Amino acid sequence: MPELLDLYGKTSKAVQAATDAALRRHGLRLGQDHLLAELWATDGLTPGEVAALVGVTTPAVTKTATVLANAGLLVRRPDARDRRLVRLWLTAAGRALQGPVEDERRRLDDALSGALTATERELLMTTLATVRRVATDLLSAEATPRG
Amino acid sequence: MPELLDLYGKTSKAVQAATDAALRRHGLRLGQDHLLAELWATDGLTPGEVAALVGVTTPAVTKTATVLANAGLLVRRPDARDRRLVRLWLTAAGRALQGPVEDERRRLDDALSGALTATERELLMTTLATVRRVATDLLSAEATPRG
DNA sequence: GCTACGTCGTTAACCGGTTAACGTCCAAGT
DNA sequence: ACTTGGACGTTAACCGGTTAACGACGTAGC
Repeated sequence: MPELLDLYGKTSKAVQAATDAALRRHGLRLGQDHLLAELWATDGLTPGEVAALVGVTTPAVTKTATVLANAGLLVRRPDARDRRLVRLWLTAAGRALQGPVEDERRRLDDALSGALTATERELLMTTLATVRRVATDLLSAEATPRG
Repeated sequence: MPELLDLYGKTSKAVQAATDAALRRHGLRLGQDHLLAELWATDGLTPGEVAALVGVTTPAVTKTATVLANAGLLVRRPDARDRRLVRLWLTAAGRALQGPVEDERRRLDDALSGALTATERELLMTTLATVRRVATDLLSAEATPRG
């Protein structure tokens, strides 16, 4: 079991669990905040637009949107000009969550960042970016066997 | 959207996707290799033992074990002395995967590690360990409100 | 020796994500 | 005007993980 990969997986899990616990305090679950965050920035996006911005597939957004709609945080409305499109609009309840959830997320980020020195944090950011790039490149390289 | 948390999430996703793609070449999926790795080290473990070693819940192991059993990589056998227990035993096919899968995983680890300098890699390992510890502590602190 | 509790593994229901298949609708070609 | 192809959202099926409930089995207490 290689060290970096293993440690990375365990750390991911711990961070995810902590994030989920923080979001649960506001009735949200992991991932739902990403969808809401895009609507807080730009209300009335389509599922496809949200998916592209968040970096997930469109079905993932439609499923999460259904959950959030049932929770009364957003509503679906057809686009007036293009009837293929659906637009997601925040309700008052959905908009009201922005402050608390952003605070919560910042608190968690500060707690994690605070455990590191400034140089450690900076180096972590740059190395994470590098790791992400390499992993993405590896993936696309195998998807296109002869590149 | 805080920087570290967001970047961490995206990196996790990229690493996971690359790992899954690597495992698919051997007919495995994410997580299945963890179960097998424990059996490669110690054949005949119980689901509960595997769960504790891997760091997941027991139901996660029983489900994965069913998939791997259907794939012919392991068999379930009742424990002779304690009939509550089930022991997971590798088949020849399951044992044959050890070399290829470990190579694959090492290849991926090397590719990621290779993109970093030695000091970067070392610092990444220590900071990841710190982040993991802080996230875990945060989680247990909320689970036990008054500690 | 019987009971009562604790420890197992399994199952079911949920969550977030994926890919594949499908129906609807727009737009461009003829 | 009709047809064809592409873009879009939804649904279904799968995967790995979780928590909660359940049934089978050991074991310690009485």
